[in-house]
Amino acid sequence: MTDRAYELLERVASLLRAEQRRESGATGLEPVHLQALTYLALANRYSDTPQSVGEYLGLTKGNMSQRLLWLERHGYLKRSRDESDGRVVHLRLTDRARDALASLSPPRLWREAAGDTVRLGEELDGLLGRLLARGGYRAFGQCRTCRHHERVNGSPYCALIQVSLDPEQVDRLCREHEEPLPAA
Amino acid sequence: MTDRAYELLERVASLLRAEQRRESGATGLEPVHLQALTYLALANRYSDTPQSVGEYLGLTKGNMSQRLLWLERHGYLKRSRDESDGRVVHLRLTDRARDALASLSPPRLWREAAGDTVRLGEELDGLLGRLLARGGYRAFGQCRTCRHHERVNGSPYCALIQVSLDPEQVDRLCREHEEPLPAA
DNA sequence: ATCATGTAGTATCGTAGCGATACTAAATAT
DNA sequence: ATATTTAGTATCGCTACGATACTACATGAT
Repeated sequence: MTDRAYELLERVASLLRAEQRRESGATGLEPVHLQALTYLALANRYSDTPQSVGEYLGLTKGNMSQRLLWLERHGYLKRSRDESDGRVVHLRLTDRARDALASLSPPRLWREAAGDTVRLGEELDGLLGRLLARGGYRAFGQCRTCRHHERVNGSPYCALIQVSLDPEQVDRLCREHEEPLPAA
Repeated sequence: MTDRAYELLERVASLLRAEQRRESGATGLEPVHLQALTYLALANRYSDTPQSVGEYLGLTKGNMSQRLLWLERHGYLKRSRDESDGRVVHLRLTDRARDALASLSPPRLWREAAGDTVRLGEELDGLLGRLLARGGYRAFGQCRTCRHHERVNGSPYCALIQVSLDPEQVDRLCREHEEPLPAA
C-alpha cells in the first residue's frame, strides 16, 4: 500500500493548479506567479528577494528571477536595490498584485468547496515542518517565533542582524528564521 | 486572513514537485508522468484510457495524450486498442513503470519525513470529495463503493455497463463511479 | 441506408515553466 | 590587492500545457 495521503495531496494539488489556470484566464498569471506573490505579501523586508522566493518554493534562483521579471514587466511588482548591499533586490507588490491575489489566490473552487480547513491546516503545518527540517530547507517562520527575536526597551529586535524591527514586521516571514532552542 | 491551509497545500506541493524532479534525475520522468502512472496502477479496465487520466488530474486530453505517448516511447506503458470500440485505447503499466513508481513515487523526502499521515489522509479525502462534487469532476471511486455495483450469483456485477467483474477489479478506480443514493 | 452528431484520440502550434550553465557585479575573506 | 563568495541575470534546451484542428469510430435520426 503506497501512501494514500501522498496520492491525495498530489491529485488535489493538480486539480487546483488546473483550476487556477482556467480562472486566471487572460491575465497570463500562472500558478507559480500567484505563489510568488503570496509569499511576497507575507515576507518581511529582509526576505523580499528573488533568492528567498526561490528557496520558499524549492525552485532555482535562475528560474525565479525570470518569473519575477515577468511579474515586474506586467505591473505586479516594483523592484528596488538594497541601499546597503548593491547586490540584493527588494520586491514590492503593487495594488494590481494585491487585487490579483484577492480574486485568484485561493481559486473560486476552493472558496466554494473547501469548507472548514482548520484541522487540515494543522496537519499540513506539521507535515511541512517535518519536510523542511529533513530536507534542509529554510523554515520561513515569523520573526516573533524566532530564536533571534528579542525585546530591547520594549520594542522588537533581531539579534541576528542586530537591528530593531518595526512592530508590523514581527508577524512576517523571514528567511533567517530559526526555531527557539529547546529549554534545557 | 487568506486561507492558511490553501497556502500550506500549495507550498508543500511545490516543494514535493521540485524534490521529485531532482530525484527523477536522468530518467526524464516529470511529476505529471508519475501521477499518470500512479493513477493507471489503480484504474480498472474500463478506466485505463487517456481520457480518464486527464479527467483524473484535471488536464486536457490533448496534453495527456502527448504525455502518454512519451511514456510509451520510453517503455513505461503498453497501448492496446479496445476490442469492441475501435476508438478507445487501453494503457498498461510495464515492469519498468512499476519499478519507477516504487522508487520515485512518494519521493524519498516524503518517506523519510512524512511520518503518520492517517489523519492528513482523512482530511484530504474529505476536501477532495468536496472539490470534486462542487467542480463537477468525476470522483473515480472504487467499484465496490459504487451505486451501480451489485452481486449476481455471488460475483460482482456492474449494473451500468452490465458486465460481471473480476473480483480484483472491484477495488480499482472507475471513471463511472457514482456515490450510492442516500437511503430513503 | 444516409447523414448528422457525438466521442476517443492524435498532431501541431504558441506560450511558458524549469534546471543547467555561464556570466556580471558587489561584498567579504585572506 | 587578490581570491572567493554571494545576489542576481541571460541564455539554452527541454518539456508542460491549452487551444485548435484533425481523423476515425460510434451512435442516433430520419
